[in-house]
Amino acid sequence: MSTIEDVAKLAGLSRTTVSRVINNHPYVSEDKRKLVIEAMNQLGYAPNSLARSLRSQKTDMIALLIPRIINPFFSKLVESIEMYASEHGYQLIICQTRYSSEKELNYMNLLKTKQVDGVILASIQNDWEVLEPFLDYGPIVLCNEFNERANVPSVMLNQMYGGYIATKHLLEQGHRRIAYCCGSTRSNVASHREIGFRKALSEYGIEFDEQYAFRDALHSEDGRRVFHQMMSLSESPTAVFTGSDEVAAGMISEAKKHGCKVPEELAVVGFDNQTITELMEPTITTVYQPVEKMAQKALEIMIEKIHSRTYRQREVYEFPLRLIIRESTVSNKLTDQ
Amino acid sequence: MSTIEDVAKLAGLSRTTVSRVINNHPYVSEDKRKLVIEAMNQLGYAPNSLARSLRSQKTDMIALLIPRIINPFFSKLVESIEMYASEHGYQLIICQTRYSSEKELNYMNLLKTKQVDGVILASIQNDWEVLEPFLDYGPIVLCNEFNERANVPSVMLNQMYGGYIATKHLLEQGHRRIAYCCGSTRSNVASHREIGFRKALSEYGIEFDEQYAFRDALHSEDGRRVFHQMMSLSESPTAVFTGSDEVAAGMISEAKKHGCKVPEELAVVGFDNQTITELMEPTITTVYQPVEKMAQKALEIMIEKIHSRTYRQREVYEFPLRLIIRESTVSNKLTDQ
DNA sequence: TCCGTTTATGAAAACGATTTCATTTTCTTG
DNA sequence: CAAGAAAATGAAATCGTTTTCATAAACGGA
Repeated sequence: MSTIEDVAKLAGLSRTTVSRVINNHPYVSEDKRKLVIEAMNQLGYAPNSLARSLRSQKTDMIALLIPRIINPFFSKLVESIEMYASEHGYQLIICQTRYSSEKELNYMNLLKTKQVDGVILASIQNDWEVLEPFLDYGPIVLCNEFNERANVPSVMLNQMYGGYIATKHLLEQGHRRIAYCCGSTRSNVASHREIGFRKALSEYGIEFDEQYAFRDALHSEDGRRVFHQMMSLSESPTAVFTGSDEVAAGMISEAKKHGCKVPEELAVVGFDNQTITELMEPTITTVYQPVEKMAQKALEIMIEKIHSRTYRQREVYEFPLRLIIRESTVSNKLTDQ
Repeated sequence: MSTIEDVAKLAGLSRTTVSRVINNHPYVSEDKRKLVIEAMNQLGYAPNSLARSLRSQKTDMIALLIPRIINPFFSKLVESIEMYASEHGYQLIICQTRYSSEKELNYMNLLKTKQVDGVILASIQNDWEVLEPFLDYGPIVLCNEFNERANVPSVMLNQMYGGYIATKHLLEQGHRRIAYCCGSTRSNVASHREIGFRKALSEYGIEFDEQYAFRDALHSEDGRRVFHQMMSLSESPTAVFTGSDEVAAGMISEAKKHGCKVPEELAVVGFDNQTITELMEPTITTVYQPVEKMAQKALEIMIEKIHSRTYRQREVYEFPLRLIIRESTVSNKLTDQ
């Protein structure tokens, strides 16, 4: 492998001049520039980015922590962030915590060991007090997550509003016994949705009924299970708000299998606007999340922080969600969009 | 930020000794070791991995090139590779080529600039002659892709067999007019499936009919479109082999919308065994791909190549696919699995 | 006690770039 | 044409490690 020294020798110049050519610095004459470029081509030279990074104290790498990439919401997020990162000359390191706090901590060390310029947290497993000290080593940006005590930028979606509009829609359709079916309580995402859910109910003078609450539903099989749990209640709900399209789809599939008509006997709202919402029959009413916008903003903030070098600033950027009404909540099959 | 020098000073020792402690080298006395560890803790010291990498000529990073991560097949692949990589102390850099040969080339430079120890190609956009020279800088492993002229290890699934068993299944159900509906012709994956498809047909003495071939179907909307194209033929097919569950789902959804019964009037086979195959009605017959196994093997080979430093060895590892029969090809609703 | 190992430690070179500083050459301008 | 500014170039320091080599101390066996 050839080094800058080899290029310099071949061109009959110094390392400094070669470096100037590489970095487009001024004050290098046209003829020497040509000499250098020719030498580089001849040797197939490419600058060693480790050496560059070591000297310039930046890696142009960003770590992105997510629970699991197989979740379509997160793959969409990764796709978007990677795109914008690449556009701005950054590489993305994928870190799957799989909901483990130790793995999270392990990945946070990428910041401490200077392997990345910053960390985007799209999942938080540790208490903030544990994560805070890492700010000594570089910026942290929260994306799609939120923490009361975190003194860093957060880019997020208004999940409360999402829970609110979805529930309000069900209420407007005349439903009064509405079940709540979301994922892991640990995440702030779910808890914010629940607040919105409760807010809508209370506006209609309805009390939140704990027997209608299911807080451990993540996948389609969970949807199937919860369907049966709901139906075995003395007064089963007539509508259900779910935290994911997959759960909604599982629930609808199971309902149909057991002769329960959707939406007539059970109205279902999903979350995410995944492909499956338009493939199921009935098509699924859902909440659209502007993931690209959030991703873009998160990266923009991250780059700004990397340059400004002030990491301990609390800022909150929130994007609104949008309800997409389809067949799973409205009997009139004409309604779509 | 503290350096090894700071630790050495605080402990009253030399950099060398501190380095020995960090790397668990022999020949350092117990009391000095303790001194060093205490100094490291006191300073919150973490070794700078750029400096380490520069010196030791390895980064413990691997680049993974894929077209788009949002495709469930690839997110599954990324999830698996990331897991095994992490277990072996490697970080994964995600590179989305978006089917662009320039982007691919750009990402290949990660190898040339020493930012990664190796590249796993799960997508090939350039001719092999263009990629070959990068072998001067590190190992390349093909994963789920294949190239006749590539003198590197390939870990792949037996796509030909996949196309074969799926088509044979349709033939066994009595179908004779079978459509072929796959994605981009550029990829070897699709072309191998076509070979298997043709082989099954010829075993039944049937000629491949070009009017039944659709080679640009990737997403559910494509499935919908192809459904109409098929139905507008004078003799429309009674069964169709598709290259993805999403396409199959789109096709089934559209068929149902237009009163075409699946599987009675149109039998459909998908590919991938995604979640959606069990959520649709009818559930979708599909081909299961052992992605985890392939991922694990690819990483194992990559690590071996990184250490052995012999990159130009052609080796092929192939994993078998498995047909999962569900309702979309068999009228008897009892059949599942 | 002597000598060859084994154990323990540090000084300095190396990894491959960028940046600072010094020096030389060329250009302006009065 | 003299002198100050601008342009062009290179030597050497620097980034933070690991590794090589040298040296010293402790050990073990005859």
